[in-house]
Amino acid sequence: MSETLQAVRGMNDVLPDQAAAWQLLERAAREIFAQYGYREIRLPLLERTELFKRSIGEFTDIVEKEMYTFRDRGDDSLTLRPEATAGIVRACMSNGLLHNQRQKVWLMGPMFRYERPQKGRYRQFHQIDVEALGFPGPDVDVELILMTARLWRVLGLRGLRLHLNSLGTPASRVVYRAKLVEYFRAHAAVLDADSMRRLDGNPLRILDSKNPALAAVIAGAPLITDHLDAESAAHFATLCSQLTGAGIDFVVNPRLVRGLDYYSRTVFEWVTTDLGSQDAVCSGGRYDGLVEQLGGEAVPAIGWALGEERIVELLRLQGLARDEGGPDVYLVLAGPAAEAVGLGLAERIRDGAPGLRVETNCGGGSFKSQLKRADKSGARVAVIIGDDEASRGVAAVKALRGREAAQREVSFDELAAELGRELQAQPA
RNA sequence: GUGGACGUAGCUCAGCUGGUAGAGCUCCGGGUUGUGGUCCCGGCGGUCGUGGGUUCGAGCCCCAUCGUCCACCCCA
Repeated sequence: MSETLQAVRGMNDVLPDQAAAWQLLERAAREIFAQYGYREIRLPLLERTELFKRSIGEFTDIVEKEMYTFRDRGDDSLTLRPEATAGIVRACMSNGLLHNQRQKVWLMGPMFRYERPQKGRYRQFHQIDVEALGFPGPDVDVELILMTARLWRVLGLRGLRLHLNSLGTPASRVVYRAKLVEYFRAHAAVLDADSMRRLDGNPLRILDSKNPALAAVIAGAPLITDHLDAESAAHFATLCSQLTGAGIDFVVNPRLVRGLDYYSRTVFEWVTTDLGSQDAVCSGGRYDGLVEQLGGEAVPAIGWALGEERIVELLRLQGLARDEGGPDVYLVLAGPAAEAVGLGLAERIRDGAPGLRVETNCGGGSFKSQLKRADKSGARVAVIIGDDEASRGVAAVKALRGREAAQREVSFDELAAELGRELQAQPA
């Protein structure tokens, strides 16, 4: 509990008991990405601060007050990445991956934002991120959403709802934004302080307010869906009909806006009611103008990111995070002669039956406590060796879970084959 | 950044109007010279988050600080 031994605030340890759920999620995601033909990209955690200012937007909360920014020894301003898209776009540009090419990539890893920690919100958190660059859509928009739906299906997650909206093009948004500001100014009397502040910076975000006192004003506000340019409207209509055709349920939520400036047209968000106030589990959108904005050619693109901590928590809440870390076989070594042969014998079992997980008792302990450990480990079979067995070159094989045959002696030479036959024939 | 609740053993928690810290689980040993999952007995384990203050005396009261949780905010 000493102060010096604590982890940094908002940065969590993932302990062995929790790691199974993370592996479950990451393994499922990797398999799905491979199924869709998306390839992994791995990037630095640090980028030049300028990149995030120019992509996320200089006057967003993320850039204004949430970034871990510092100067390195060469006096360059660097920032720990607060999200993945900017780095991916930068990497594709600086490596020429967008020159007459299209890219479908994914990335997973830690992101950093200096926020007040809360359930589902941490200063170091982990995202799984997917981006498709060079595709105008809406077909690829559908594909990306299908990918997320498949992930929930594979994991067995229930209760996620898809919200969908279109933000139109920057040009159409300017028109809408002006109307919105005009509307809210007319109702300035009822707005709260947060909303007044947003009125200049990011008026669309007022639509997102959770303040119940504003519900009525917001409900009466002009809808962005009524102010889309023709192309965006067509894009959105096709997206919706193809999703319906693919059997994906969604709700059109005209008040869904995103906190990052680079989004255009399609935006979506998977939400849950199980996590309290941090209810967005996965969200994404199209950013057709970003590459050009960063100095490249005009390249349409879309992507999404999910919060691993939030998904892992859902897996836990829904009882889907099973731990498969336990061994199949536990070696009990009673006495010095047994300890002398134990590790070598365990190696022979691993050689002869590579599919088995074999744990050797380390650190001694009484016979009774070794058997207790064998039981607690979840192993189905205990291989018991005392000094007597060690001198005769045999082991006692004891079933720990019922069903299997009673205890018997097996010679060291036959042990691997015997265990392999017995345990692989009837998986747990 | 704002508001609120809470920090006692590795874990979950009890602890009276302030009187000098307990239980269950876990772990170790024994009951059964070598047979677990049930049971019984014993043991290990705490500067009561940290630092100050009040008091004869503080786990309990006060202040500060760190952390966790909830809401706002933000967003994955």
